[in-house]
Amino acid sequence: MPTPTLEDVARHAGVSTATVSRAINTPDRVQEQTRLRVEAAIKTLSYTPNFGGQALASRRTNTVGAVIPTMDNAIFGQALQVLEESLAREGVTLLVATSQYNREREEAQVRALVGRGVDGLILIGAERPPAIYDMLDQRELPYVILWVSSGEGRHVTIGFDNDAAARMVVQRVYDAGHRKIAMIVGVNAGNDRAMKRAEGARKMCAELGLPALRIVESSYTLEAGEYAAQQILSNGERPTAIICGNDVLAAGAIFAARKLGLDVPRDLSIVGFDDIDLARVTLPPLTTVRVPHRRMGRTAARHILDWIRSDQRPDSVVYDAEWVERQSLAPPAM
Amino acid sequence: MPTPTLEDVARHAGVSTATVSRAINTPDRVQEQTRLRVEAAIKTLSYTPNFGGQALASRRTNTVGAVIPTMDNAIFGQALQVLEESLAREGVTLLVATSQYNREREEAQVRALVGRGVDGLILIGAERPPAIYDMLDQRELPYVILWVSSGEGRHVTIGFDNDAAARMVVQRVYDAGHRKIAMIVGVNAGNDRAMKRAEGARKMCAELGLPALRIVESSYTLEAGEYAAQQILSNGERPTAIICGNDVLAAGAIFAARKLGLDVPRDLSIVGFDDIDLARVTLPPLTTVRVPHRRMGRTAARHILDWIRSDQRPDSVVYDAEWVERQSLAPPAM
DNA sequence: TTACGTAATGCAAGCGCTTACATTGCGAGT
DNA sequence: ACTCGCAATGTAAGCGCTTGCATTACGTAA
Repeated sequence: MPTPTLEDVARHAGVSTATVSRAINTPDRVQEQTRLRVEAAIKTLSYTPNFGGQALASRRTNTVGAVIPTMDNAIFGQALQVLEESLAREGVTLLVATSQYNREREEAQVRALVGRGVDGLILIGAERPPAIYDMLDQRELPYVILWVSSGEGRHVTIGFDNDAAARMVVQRVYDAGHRKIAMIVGVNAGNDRAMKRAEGARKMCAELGLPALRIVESSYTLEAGEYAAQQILSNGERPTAIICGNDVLAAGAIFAARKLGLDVPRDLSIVGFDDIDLARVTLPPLTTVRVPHRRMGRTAARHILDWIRSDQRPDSVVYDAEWVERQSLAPPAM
Repeated sequence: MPTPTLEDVARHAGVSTATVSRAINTPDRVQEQTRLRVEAAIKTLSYTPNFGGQALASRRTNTVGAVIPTMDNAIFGQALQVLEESLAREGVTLLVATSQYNREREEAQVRALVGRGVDGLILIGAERPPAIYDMLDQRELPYVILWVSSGEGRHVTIGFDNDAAARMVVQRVYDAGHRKIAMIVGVNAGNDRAMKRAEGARKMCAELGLPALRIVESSYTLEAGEYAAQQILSNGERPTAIICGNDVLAAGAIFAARKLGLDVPRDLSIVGFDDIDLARVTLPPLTTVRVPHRRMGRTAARHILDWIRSDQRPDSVVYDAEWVERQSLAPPAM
């Protein structure tokens, strides 16, 4: 038996396709009795509307797309989860695509989502080829950018200031007494959040009169963080504190320290970034920076819906990244 | 300027829409020169094919859908990530929807994905209303079920035996010398994995001649796990070991123990399930069961594609859940 | 009774695309 | 020179749905 169509339902219920369509979409515009007949037919045929046809005819999809770097990191998962729930509550479906931190892939995914007719788009980070923004603007497609704070006026952003957050971290580490500091950050290419964090830390070090900050780039796994930390601790002058671009890297760094017989934080301080669940359970618990991912998710949902429905571009919002003191940062041993 | 259509491109390139379509989909069926003209037109107009139109006309979508409980747990994220990568390599897009462990929501999501014309479907767990399976069968829509090992012959499953895994855990805990055991599991309703784990553990306890296993249901957060453990440890006879339905709950249990001044594993053993990153970084590192989530993701991709392309239903596969010994399980203090 | 307004429904166009079939153009074979 | 075959392209139907407009049915007012 082939997939039933509106027409099958109509025939079954003894009405026209128009009536079936109305029974589904605007039930109060058909008679109670008719509606019931239609519903019965739908049930017996186990009919499901064909989205393509619907989208084509109505020119709306009630769908919002999101392109994130990866689902393999809790931080995006949690933001998305909230986003999805908030959208679902308004009858809007979320389409998720991942870019794997790869520029071309991201562009392709954005195009794919646009082709799928999403009514709005959620993106992470502002740095991407202008051609993409041009395309979105040309179609007047609402989009909001998460995780960064400045859209240079051109974009609606919902996030926090990565640069300032990184500076704060350096300041705190400095205040704790550290002068020999190193940093591990995620791969910078196509990741403006990681870049800003590195930049902010670097500049802050300079302003504080510290020697040039040693920064190691690393991919995003625990193992990679462990390896990067091991490099830092084994070669050259050993720092008394390592600042990490995210919590997973920090957990890896803790491992590396432990393997080298270093006590954290007595022999080495380690600071994370994100405050995911994992940060609370490490030994010692991670001192880190809390990223407002759930709030970003929720606000993103509200803003994109507002924009879609009212056709009025909403304002950007900047949240604070909050310092979370736990036990992986302490004054350096003398 | 409205969204450009195939026709706009055709006009721009001075050819028919058919030729443009061919230039895009079967480039070798048009002349080099024509193809270049078309490509140029596409670029200038920044044309993106309309998915609805495409799907409607070609009756294929090159899309696979997945419905998972939540993105808020690393374990699903990782499986999905691998799934997505494997599918993308074959030019297939993954559509992800979440059910939030809710039956009705899951059914709605499956229908939505079917309506979107997915060529195949990935589901987690086998327990759902038969009507859904009937619908899928009626449309001859390929689907594979992850995370469980028995589709009762009706389904293609790719997973492991939750029941057996739970029995193994009990056996190991028993072998370590524990006789007073409690268990924390995720909410059972609509979650056959959690249920099987609870069941398996319960029966194994019985077989070993242990008193009835005390089982506490909990939602899926660290805090909930902490709370559940606290209940177990404060009321009634205190167990010497707590088996947890997943690692997040186990991490919460460790917290609860610590708050009560109990040393893990000296005063209390705790065992997790899943082996996510978090399991390695807790204090002490979690003894747990490794779930082959990446392998499930990869195999799911291969199987569903095979099924779609060859129209032949693939075989189920059962992986082993592997015991991972770390430091949260030890013999009970005498 | 007749006319009229309104609610319920039907009719049919068309959304953007693919594809079976028709047409065209051109070189090769006779 | 003419036919044939094939490659390149065009023509047009139709995928499943929504929706503006037309039609019908029916209750109410005059």
